[in-house]
Amino acid sequence: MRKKVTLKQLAKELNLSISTVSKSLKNDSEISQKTINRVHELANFYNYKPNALAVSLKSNKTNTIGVLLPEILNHFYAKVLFGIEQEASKNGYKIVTCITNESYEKEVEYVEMLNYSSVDGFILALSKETQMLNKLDHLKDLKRDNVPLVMFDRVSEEVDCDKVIVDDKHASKTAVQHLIMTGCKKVAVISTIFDLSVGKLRLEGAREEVSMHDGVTLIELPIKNIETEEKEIEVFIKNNEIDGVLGLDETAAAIAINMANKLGYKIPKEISVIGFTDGLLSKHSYPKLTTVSQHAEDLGAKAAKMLLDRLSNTSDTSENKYKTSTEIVKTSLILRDSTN
Amino acid sequence: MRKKVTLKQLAKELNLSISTVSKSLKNDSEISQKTINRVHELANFYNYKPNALAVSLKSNKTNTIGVLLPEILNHFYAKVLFGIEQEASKNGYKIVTCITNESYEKEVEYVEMLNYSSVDGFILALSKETQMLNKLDHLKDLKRDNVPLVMFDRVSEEVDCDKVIVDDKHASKTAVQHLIMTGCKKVAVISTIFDLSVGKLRLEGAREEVSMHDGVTLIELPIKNIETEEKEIEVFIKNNEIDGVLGLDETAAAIAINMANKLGYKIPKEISVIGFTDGLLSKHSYPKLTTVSQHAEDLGAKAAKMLLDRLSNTSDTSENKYKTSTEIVKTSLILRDSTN
DNA sequence: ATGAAAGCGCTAACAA
DNA sequence: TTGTTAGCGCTTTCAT
Repeated sequence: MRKKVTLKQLAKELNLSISTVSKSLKNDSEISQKTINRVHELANFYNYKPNALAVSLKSNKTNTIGVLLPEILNHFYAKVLFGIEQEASKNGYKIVTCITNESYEKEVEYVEMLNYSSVDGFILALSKETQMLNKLDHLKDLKRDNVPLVMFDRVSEEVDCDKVIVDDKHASKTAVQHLIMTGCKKVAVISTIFDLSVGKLRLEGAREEVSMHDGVTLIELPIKNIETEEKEIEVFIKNNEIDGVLGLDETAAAIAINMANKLGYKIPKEISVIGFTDGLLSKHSYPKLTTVSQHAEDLGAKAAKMLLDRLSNTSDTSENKYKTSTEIVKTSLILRDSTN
Repeated sequence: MRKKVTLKQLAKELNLSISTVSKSLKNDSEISQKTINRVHELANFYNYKPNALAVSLKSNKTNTIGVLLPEILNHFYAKVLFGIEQEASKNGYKIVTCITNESYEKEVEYVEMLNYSSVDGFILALSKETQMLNKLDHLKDLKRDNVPLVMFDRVSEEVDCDKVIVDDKHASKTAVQHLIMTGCKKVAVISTIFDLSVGKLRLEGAREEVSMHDGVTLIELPIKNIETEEKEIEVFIKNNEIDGVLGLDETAAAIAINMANKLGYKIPKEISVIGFTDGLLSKHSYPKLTTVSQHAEDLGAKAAKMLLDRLSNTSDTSENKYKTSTEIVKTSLILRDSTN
């Protein structure tokens, strides 16, 4: 077994002191060129790399950011992760990814675990449970410890930090408007996320838009049980003479399309469908789903940028150091074949 | 700003030495109960947590494993990640996730970056490019440095390490067999991954199975360009009178279903379809896709277990320390509505 | 131009 | 029972 080579060993082999070697590696001007060359040569030979742990301990910087996701099997979060990863790695940061699986307990556990010097900052979307319980001390502690935090998508007003959110309300307004403009009179809103902040906003937008148009009605179908989602949607479509569907999450929309197909409705002729999250399901449904793109990758990249920005300004003692901001990612409606 | 509290500060405040505090925190029997209590009390008060970096530097263990994925927007890898994460966190390990985006260069970069003491071991699936280039020195270096590596799914025989693979050949044999048993005579194999190890194996299995049945033919459609995949598949279905499709990846199967629908074929009556990877697309296609489940989460969990096993046996100097093993994850055919 | 020494926060062998 | 010391690998100030 080859032990990893350290400065100490290089120094010994070169008959130099550790500090000289260290400086040489950084091409410090106070070291002679000759020594610098010798050092580099041996370092290359051994493929020397500084021990990241030691550097971090010394510098109090890990170049790592902690990312907490409620879910990973959800395409939206996977895309956000991708965006974060791209931006972070571009700037020499690594990311440690934790999946809270919608659990409050896990969320707290992860935050505490990583907070003790494993990461320089956090990017996080609240777990479902955390959002319902509304217990946020673990995040407020971060603030107290002066550890930068960027929340995205599922955020809380009670936590003062940088945020990146999607303009959910406006997005669903636009979506519903499109349904109405293309002739829908009886629009259904279907989803499993009515009780999440984003779900509420989307519902609100839909209601608002409908209320602005005479002769258009809105029906809401909150799915209680994800196991029976499909059946619920099928029955719902059969029993209500709807001509438009807005699925607040991608799955709901995909299922709506399939059930409408199954029941023999023509899409978009008889029923139009719009979904949220422009993921694989939307691209590969039949017909292809018109969908609200939240530009998840951009969102992730933006969140990472905000965090990196904070991290590089830690020495900034001016007032704006503490002024947090909230960026809103614009959505866009991607027109495909499930609407007229 | 509250600085994070250290042993030193606790010691000072308690008028004890650092080591006494350290030992007290571990309830060391050589410390008086009284002192232990005092220490714990103050530690709790300050919510003291040991600095993970320092502990790691000292112990030469980071309790972190590096996971390198070729892609994250692919449901299979997302599920594997989930499995790894579950298993790792259950054992007090964190994971740092890197996405190579199918690039050889990124793969090398990540491995080198993490190898310098950021992680205790690696779990990795080769990037497409790495697999094509067949340059594996970065992984062989790991072996040389005695850093445990577990490869999964896209593996290489040239690297001697623990592996977890899917029984791809057998899986596609079974799938094709099912198509044949349910009446298919002309089976198409469609995919974008013909040149990956797993793609080759799957193709091999299909060929083998077909060759065992008289009167059954196989047609292969390797998609060259992912941009035109849909069109290629549509034209292909139109021009060949196939009655069965095996999609070697989930997307290909989903598209095949949609195009068959579009062309007016009845599924599964006229055309049967089977896909790989039991992901969202398979569950939410219409009709629902019969699919080969690779049990991605189990696979991830298994890979994590193998790695953790290695990590806990580092002191094991016996010969079997160096004996690597390959576990094969059994697949199963999930029967749904796209086959008879 | 080079080296000695202190220190990041922690652990553990050894001393008192 | 408690404390001293050395050391993990590195950086950096301050000698030399």
